Amino acid sequence: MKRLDRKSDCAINFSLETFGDPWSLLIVRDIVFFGKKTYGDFLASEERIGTSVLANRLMALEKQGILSKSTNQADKRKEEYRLTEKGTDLIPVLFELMSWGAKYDANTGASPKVIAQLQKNRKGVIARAYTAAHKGVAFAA
Amino acid sequence: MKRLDRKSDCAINFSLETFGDPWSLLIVRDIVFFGKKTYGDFLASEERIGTSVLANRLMALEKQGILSKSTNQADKRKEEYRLTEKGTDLIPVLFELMSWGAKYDANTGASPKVIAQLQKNRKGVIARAYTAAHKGVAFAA
DNA sequence: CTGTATCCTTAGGGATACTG
DNA sequence: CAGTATCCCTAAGGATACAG
Repeated sequence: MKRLDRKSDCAINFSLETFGDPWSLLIVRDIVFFGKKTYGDFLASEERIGTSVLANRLMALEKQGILSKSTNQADKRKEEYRLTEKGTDLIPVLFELMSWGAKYDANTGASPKVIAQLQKNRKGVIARAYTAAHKGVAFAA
Repeated sequence: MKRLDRKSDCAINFSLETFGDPWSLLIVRDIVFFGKKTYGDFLASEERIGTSVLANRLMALEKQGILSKSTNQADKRKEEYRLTEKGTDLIPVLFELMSWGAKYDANTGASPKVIAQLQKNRKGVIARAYTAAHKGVAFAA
């Protein structure tokens, strides 16, 4: 095995091993697209993540420097998770996953026209998502 | 649960459930970047995928319409896997994974300058990767 | 060369109850 | 509200042998 117990030193493999599990990117999505911040927010997502899995993923993402955690000053009971720069740099990845999914998932029912428009506006969409994530608000594509 | 036993109808989740396992994108990478085509090619990859896992992933990717399989006419013993359009449309995803990995994986040792250059040339790089994949040859970024 | 067939092991994840 | 703590369980993956 390679150093650090990784399968290989390929950059793509590194990314997959860092956030390529079934849940991490859904949490990042929740932050970027829906402006979610708290444990309870994530728990309420459509995919119904379990409490232990969520705690585990949040911890891992924080340890990897993708999320940062802080206490809400207005309500000290609330812990808030935000994306670091390393985290917001996942936005282009999310965009491509969304784009591919929209094109090939029959269930979404996105029209070819909408998909083409999405891809055409790629730069602008990503830029606005970055801005929204930075402000900590939801971004509706 | 939602229809088709999916966690949700989100396009991002669809993508993750389709090719978001630890191996599928590495196989696609092997085809795009290294021009690999055969079972033996994939088996010889740095990450050392197991025989049964490989067979399983190839079958799944074929069933999903991401890969197509055909017999080499010159050597009938050889089975060749190629990317369909649905498969080559994963190239932008691969690009972003590579880009993020190059930026944050200390092991790759890519310089900020190289990374910036990569991102600046995004469109061209992706276009050339598409062309290479279409011809069935390796593409060195 | 291109896979199947087994066997075994383990990490990941559901469910649920509970705590500061 | 924001997690821990368990228990269970199964799909996914390593290893190895074998077959067409």
